[in-house]
Formats: sequence, C-alpha cells, structure tokens
Amino acid sequence: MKKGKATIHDIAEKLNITASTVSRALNDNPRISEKTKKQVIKMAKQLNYQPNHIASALRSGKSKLIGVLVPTANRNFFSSVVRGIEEIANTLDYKVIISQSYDGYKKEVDTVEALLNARVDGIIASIAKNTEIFDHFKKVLDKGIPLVLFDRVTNELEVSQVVIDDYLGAYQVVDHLIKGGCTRIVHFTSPKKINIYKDRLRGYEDALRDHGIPFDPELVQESNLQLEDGRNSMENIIQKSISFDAVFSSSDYAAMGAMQVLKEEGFKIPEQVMLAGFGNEPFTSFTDPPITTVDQKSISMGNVTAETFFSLLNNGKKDDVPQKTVLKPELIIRKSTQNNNPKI
Amino acid sequence: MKKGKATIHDIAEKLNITASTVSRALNDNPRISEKTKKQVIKMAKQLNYQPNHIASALRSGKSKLIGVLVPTANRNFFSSVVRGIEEIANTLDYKVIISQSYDGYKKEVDTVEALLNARVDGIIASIAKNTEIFDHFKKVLDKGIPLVLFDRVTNELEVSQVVIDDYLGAYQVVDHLIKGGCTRIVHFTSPKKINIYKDRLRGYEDALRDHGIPFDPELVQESNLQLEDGRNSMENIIQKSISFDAVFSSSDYAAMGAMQVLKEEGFKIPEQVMLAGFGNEPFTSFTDPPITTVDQKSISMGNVTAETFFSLLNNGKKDDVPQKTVLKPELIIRKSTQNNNPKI
DNA sequence: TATAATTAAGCAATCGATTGCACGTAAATA
DNA sequence: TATTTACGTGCAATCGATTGCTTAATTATA
Repeated sequence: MKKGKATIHDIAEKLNITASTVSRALNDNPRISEKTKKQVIKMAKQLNYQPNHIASALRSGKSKLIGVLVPTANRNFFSSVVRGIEEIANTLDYKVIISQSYDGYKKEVDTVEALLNARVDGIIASIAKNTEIFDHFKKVLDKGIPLVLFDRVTNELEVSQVVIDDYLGAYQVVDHLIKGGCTRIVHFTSPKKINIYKDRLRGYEDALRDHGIPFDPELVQESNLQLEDGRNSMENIIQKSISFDAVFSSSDYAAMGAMQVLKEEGFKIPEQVMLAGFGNEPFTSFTDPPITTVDQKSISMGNVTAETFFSLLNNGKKDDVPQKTVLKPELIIRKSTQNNNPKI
Repeated sequence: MKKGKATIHDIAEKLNITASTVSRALNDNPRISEKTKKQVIKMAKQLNYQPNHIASALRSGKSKLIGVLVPTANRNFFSSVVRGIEEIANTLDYKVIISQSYDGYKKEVDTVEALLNARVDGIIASIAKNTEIFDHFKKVLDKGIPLVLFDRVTNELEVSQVVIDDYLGAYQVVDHLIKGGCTRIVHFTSPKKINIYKDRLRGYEDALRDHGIPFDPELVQESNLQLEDGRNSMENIIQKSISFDAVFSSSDYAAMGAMQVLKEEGFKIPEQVMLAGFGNEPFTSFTDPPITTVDQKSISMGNVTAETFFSLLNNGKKDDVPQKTVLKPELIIRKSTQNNNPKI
C-alpha cells in the first residue's frame, strides 16, 4: 500500500476473489459482472493500484513501446517528426523510445538490435546517410515486426514508407522562379546517393524543360549543403562570372550561405537575384529577406508515419503489401522571390 | 530458432544444463565455470539468442528505461537536451522514452503517471509553463524513483536539478549593453511563475543597479514571449513614446518580433537600438543583423542531467540530498549589439 | 579412511498480469 | 422434474529471466 506496490493480487485478496477476476474486471471483460467490476475498480483506486506494464508486456507479448530511430534528435525536421509520432502514439497509449544513429551505419545497426531487445512492438526509422546495407532492417521485417521508414528511405526494402514529393516540391519552386522572370537558375545539390536530392534535381530539370529553358550543367553545384558549402558554391559561381538570376538550393542552410555571400557582394534580393531553399527550417522566416522554401510537413509526416505504423500493427499479416505514402509539400513563398518590379 | 524466439531455456536444453546456469553464465557470474560460460555463449550465438529485456525487467525490477518529459519535443532547446540525455543513456544501455506535456498541467500529470506505469527506472523532466501544483512529482519522489529536473525547475520540490545560471546570463547581457552605451534598456519578461524568467529579471535589475542606472518599471514588458508578443511589446513601447536605446528579451522569439517592428519603424540596429535575446535559437545567427543572445548549453545540459540522473540511480538512498547543478551560460555577442560608432 | 571445505550446477519460487479450461450455481427449456 | 444453457469465477499454467537455497561432485584436511 505504501509504495504503490499494490498488485491485482492485493485487490483480489481484499475482495476475497482471485487475481484472474480482478484482471478481467480491470480489462472490462464481459464475463465479469458489473457489480464485481465496480467493486474491483473501487478497490483499485483505494489501494492506488498502478498496472505493471512490464508484467503485462511479458505475458501478452505487447510492450506498447515503439522505437523511433533518427539520425539526430535535435534537427528541427526530425524532432518535428518525432513530435508528430508521439502525438499519435500518445493517444493510443503507446510510448516512444527515441534513439539516434548519428548518421552512422554501425550505430544504426546496433540501435536496431537494442530496440529489438527492448521488445518494442515496432520500429519507425529514417535511414542514416551512409547506410548502404540493409540487413538489420531485413531482420526486423523477417521477424514480422512492423517497420515504417520516413523521409530517408530505400527501395531495397519491401517496406512501408512515408516521404514527401521532393520532385514536386522542387518543380514548384523552379516553376515559381521562372514565372518570376528567372531563366538562369543556380541549383545546389548533393552528390550523395540519397533519393531526396536526386528527386529535387529532377524537379529542377523538368521545370526548366517544361518552360523551354535549357539546362546548363555549370549552374548545378554539388556539395554537402551546409551553410559553409552554400557560401563556397555561391562564391564559386560569382568568381567564375557565370551569369545567374536565381538560386534554388536543396537545403535551407546552403541557401542561407548563398544569401550571406550575395548580400556581401552587393546583390539585391530579390531584385537582382531570387533565392529559394528547401525544408522550411524555422530560421528561413526570420532572415532578411525571408527565404522562399518548401515545407516538408514534418509534424504531419510524423502523424501519417505513426498512423501507417499502427495500421500495420493492427492488421498484422493481412496486407503485407507495403504502403508508400507520398505527402504533398507546400511551397512557402516569401520575400526572397517576390519582386515588385519584375524584370520582364 | 526461426523467429529469434530462442530463450535461455532453449540454450539450456541444447547443452543439457538448466536455465539458471545459462542465465548466470550470460551474466558472467563467478559461480559458473569458464568452460560452461564459453559453451553457453557459443550456443547463444548459434541460436541467435536475443535477451528479453521485458522478462528481465519484470524479475529484476529494472526496466533500463528512462522517461524524459519535455513541454514540446520540437523546440530546439528541448530536442538538444534530449539528444544530450540520449547520448549518455545510450552508453549505459538505457533507453529513453520521450513524452510531451505540451506545456499543459493536466497532460503533464497524466504523462508522469503513464511513465510510472511503463515502469521507467526514473524520470527526467522540464516542467510545463502553467504547472503550479507538484503532487505528481512528489509522488514520484515518494516512491523513491529517481527524478531530475532541468531548466524549468521549481523550489517546491526537494529534487536534483540542472539549470543554467539565468541570473548570470541576463546580467552579462545587460552589463554588455550598458558598456555599449545603453541606459534605457527595455526588458521582455514573462508573468509566469517560472524561475528562469524571474532570475533573468533579477540579473537585469542587478546589472542596472551595479552601474548606477535607475530601474524603470515602464521599460519592463510582460508577455508570453512569443514572436507576436515581442512585436506587441515593442509597438507598445514605441507608441507610448517611452525612450529606449536597447531591448533585452528573455526569449529569442520575442527579440525577433521586436527586431521586425524596429526595422519596420526605421530604427537602426545596433546604431540606434541594441537588441539581445536569450536562448541562442539557431535562427538568431541568421537574422540581419545577427542577434546577440545567451547560449544555454543545451546538449551539455542534457549530458549533465543524465549524469546526475544516473548517479542518483546508482547511489540509491545513500545521499538523498538533492544536487543542484548550475551551468554557466555563454554570452554570444553578435552584430545586434556591436556598434562601431558608439553613442558615448 | 573419514570428514570438512570448495566448487559447479540444479531446483523451484518469483516478478505481476493474462488466459484457456474447468466448475458450480442459477435460470431456462423440455 | 430432469436437463440444458448461461453466467460468473476460480484454478493453474504461462511469459522469460533471476536468485536464494540445495545438492552433488571434487578436492583438501584431519
């Protein structure tokens, strides 16, 4: 009684019934009479009974724990997805275990194993940048444990996934820039084999083509897409005297780097150069001018991912056809691409 | 064997020994011979044995789960602390359950209870804004379950806590502003009973006093400290024609709001008005001009909090004197308070 | 050789909740 | 009145690992 140690046995003893009856009463089993249920519930309250999820998990095989694996917990995008996942999990009485791969393959493998040992009921993950072998995820699938990937996904696994339409997002940005009068659009991309950057590049190319604007490889800059990379790429373009009237970066950070250089070099944004990023990082609305970007719907991506996960969890084996959900990104138009005195 | 279902009993059976021996062998118990240990470990590998943490948790009473409760998972500060906590927990084979109070009292109470039911070995929390009753945390302490608070703490609980020296941080900012020539410093604070804002206010007051500058209540604006609140406060000051030459906001967001209004109204930053925030939100380095602020050492706060937690967990009852750790904040001086043409 | 001391491993209870099966009583049907 | 049918509970096994107490086997000591 003192230490919240009350178990169903204590309740049973007090009421002169058995633990089974108490268990059933608490779980609202129809085989138990209303009268007994009321008594049990009352006594449970009186003894300050707290169900032991561990015991229940052992017996039932359901831990009500879901493992979430992200590259880093403190990147806005990921923490927002985690928030979205937790929102849903919470309403279903599931708890979220968060773990980080630090974008490392080995760590990712270890973490998946650790989550499995913790007996999570399933795993939601976003793959580390340099992961190219997926056996650890295959193992999860082989065990029949629900797995859902988001954002950083792979085609090498038959698994449900939730992504945004990177192609569309990029296409919309470039379309918007072209309609704003731009024809020489610099693009920052990454050499990494991650699908998201390739899709964005395709969106860029297709938007140009659809408007009859030639694709110029000189305008495409590859880098790691960090702020400093954005600066370097921009300086590189300027130094080579490559003509350009807009910059579309696959990353907000690199866009920010470009903005810094552009301002330092005296370019007016958006009058002389329009600038757009990707990701809708919080800072993009606070720069001067605020940066046009693509919102990745991170919280709702978390929601959808969690919903996909739970439907998998409940359906069991029924439909083992992996679902691929593609969310529509949202073009966020800000001052960096809004010119009151259009060039055309 | 197929589904990674191997248990210690399976290992025992194969080796013609008992599960107890297997358990002891796997836990490197000295009572087991080296020979047997080797055999067990080999067989465990062969059967692809994965320890069941749930079963172990039930028997041992240690879940190796630690509950982390934050107001919102997707605020940079909190997600960074979570990252810091996970870093440490991970090295000790503990898993981190993340949950959010959404800054609501009721949700916080419910969540603490849910974590308790999940049988976490302890809880790390940052209190919701409008929590004024602490019975739910008292309950945790009464049960002898380790509890550590960080950042948003309270003095009403005899509990270990990790905070930064908000007083010092604020003092340093105001000292810096005064040395930059400011004497009429607006301060944005919160009416909420959270210690952090009160401490920052004290730092503000003391710095003024130490420089012989009178405290003017008119310069202190109370609000919720969101961006919009910062705008309103700033507009309010300007509209009332209250003279001022600097703004020190207890929140970076409100500082950003102030910056927007100041720029709209034609004030030059930092030439006419210096501006400083608190928190070192990522965006503060990307504004124009970048905003001087106070770094809260979020990741290392997470590290320290976790370390405090684990020492509590290991010491047990020995030293039940709560530890209060105060981290030194770091003043990050940026252009918003660096005037090349000082007024004095 | 007999007894004590070590060493290695087994036995069985336990953690707390769940659940298939069995059982007794009361109500319903033949 | 005899026999089903329901209904409400109890019994006991189970989930997998841990651990105090024994027991058996080996070695050391008297």
